[in-house]
Amino acid sequence: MDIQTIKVACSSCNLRELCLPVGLSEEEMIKLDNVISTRRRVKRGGALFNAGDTFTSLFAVRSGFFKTSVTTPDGRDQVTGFQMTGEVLGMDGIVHDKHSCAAIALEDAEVCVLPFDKIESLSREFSTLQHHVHKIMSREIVRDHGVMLLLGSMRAEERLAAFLLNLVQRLHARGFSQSELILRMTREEIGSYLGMKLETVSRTFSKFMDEGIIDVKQRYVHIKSTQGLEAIVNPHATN
Amino acid sequence: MDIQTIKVACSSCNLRELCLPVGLSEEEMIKLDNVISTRRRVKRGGALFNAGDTFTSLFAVRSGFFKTSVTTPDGRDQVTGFQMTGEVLGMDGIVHDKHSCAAIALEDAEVCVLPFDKIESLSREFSTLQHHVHKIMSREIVRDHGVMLLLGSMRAEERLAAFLLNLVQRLHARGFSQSELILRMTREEIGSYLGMKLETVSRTFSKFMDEGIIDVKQRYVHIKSTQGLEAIVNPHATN
DNA sequence: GGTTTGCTTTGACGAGAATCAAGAAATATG
DNA sequence: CATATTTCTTGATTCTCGTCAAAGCAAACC
Repeated sequence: MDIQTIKVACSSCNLRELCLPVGLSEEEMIKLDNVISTRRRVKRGGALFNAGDTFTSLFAVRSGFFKTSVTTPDGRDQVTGFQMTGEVLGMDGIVHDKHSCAAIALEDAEVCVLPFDKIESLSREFSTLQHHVHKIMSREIVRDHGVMLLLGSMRAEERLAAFLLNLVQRLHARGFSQSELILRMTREEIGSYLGMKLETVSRTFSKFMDEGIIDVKQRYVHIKSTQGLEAIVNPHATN
Repeated sequence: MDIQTIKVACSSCNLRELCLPVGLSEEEMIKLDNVISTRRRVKRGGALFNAGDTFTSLFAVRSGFFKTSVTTPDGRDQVTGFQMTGEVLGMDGIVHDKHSCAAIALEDAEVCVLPFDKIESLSREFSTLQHHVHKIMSREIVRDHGVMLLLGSMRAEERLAAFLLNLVQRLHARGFSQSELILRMTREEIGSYLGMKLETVSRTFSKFMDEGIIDVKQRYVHIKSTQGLEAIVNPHATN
């Protein structure tokens, strides 16, 4: 069984600082609770949704780790993002009532199901929620522009350094280490996201290690010099 | 003077099939008219907004042509999109109440100013408008994912072919030719958008011309074989 | 516990795009 | 209208990254 219905309460969720209900009043929170009544578990390797699936809900990651990816008719594949706890998935589906990308769990995961029609009606009641939904979508747009910058104007080393800094920064915001992380994705998935081949990802990791900036052992990464990585991303900055 | 206040009426605008008021009732349209009461002209080369500007409004392009671009601290620049008549600009600004990219007119342009707080309050009244706003933002996200695919997994020729097809398709939807277009941007801007250098853009144009797929003369492009371009984008497709 | 399978690393080589440079064409400017 | 400036094209060269190949590791499976 893929779907589990569990009564959940946003009001007592420890992710509420990260997730949907930021800045809502007590009353608003209770109404939201009634809307977000189900959770769903996804096993590692399983799909939260696939391209072409009918869109009904957004999903807030409660635990686990996802990738999203788009695919061309001729089989090309591009990872468009990695999502961790507190992040919202599925906004690609709103335009055409169909998802345009697939969301795959990279480790066993659990999400809160946010039926979008209900989100919309609540948004009409509470401007705080409404604005928050707009912000989430806007944030995604800004993030995507950042990825375009990365793909369009950076070299392999710069991309990988930027990627590591971004990952560790997001993990740190969730209470994890600033300097150590476990990669949830393969070299190939990193490569797809960053527009490079898995061999180049691997070589670049090795290069960073030779330079003493990081330690890498398979999926484990220790960032020995954040400044070192920053210097790679921003070659000529004067800060 | 950059700003001109003109009474405008969405209800009589010939862009209403492209722009915000799709599917609104008579009554809703009239309310929207009252909100969108100003237009703004931007001269070629002028900024509709710059990165860092305070966000107050979305903008719907009435005429003219824009590019949006993001810039890194160390001066790297990435064109994130080109916007034509009926398209909406400025959604990047919602998250942080500041624009994260700049929007520059590539030819004399006019936009409708859509004050976002007013759009939000009207959205709370009319679910049609609300859903339409969500769709516009979702469309932008899907578009960005497409660009990521392009930048991350295509070669120079494929990118340029996809770019031309996309441009001509959007122009055709606006009543222009399916096979001829005038580029509004420089080779450098195309290159920035597509993650390649201007010389490569120029060379690739020349190559397409040698192959008899297009005619190019400066900004003028004649697509002699749409199929030819499609075959370049989808090398191994079986259609 | 040993074997299969998938993931990662590393090397050698080649292709595609960037860089550097110069000249031509078009557009803007006084 | 002539000149200045910007944009575009093309060539020669360099370099980054992709491709192909093989071997090493780690986890999964019987």
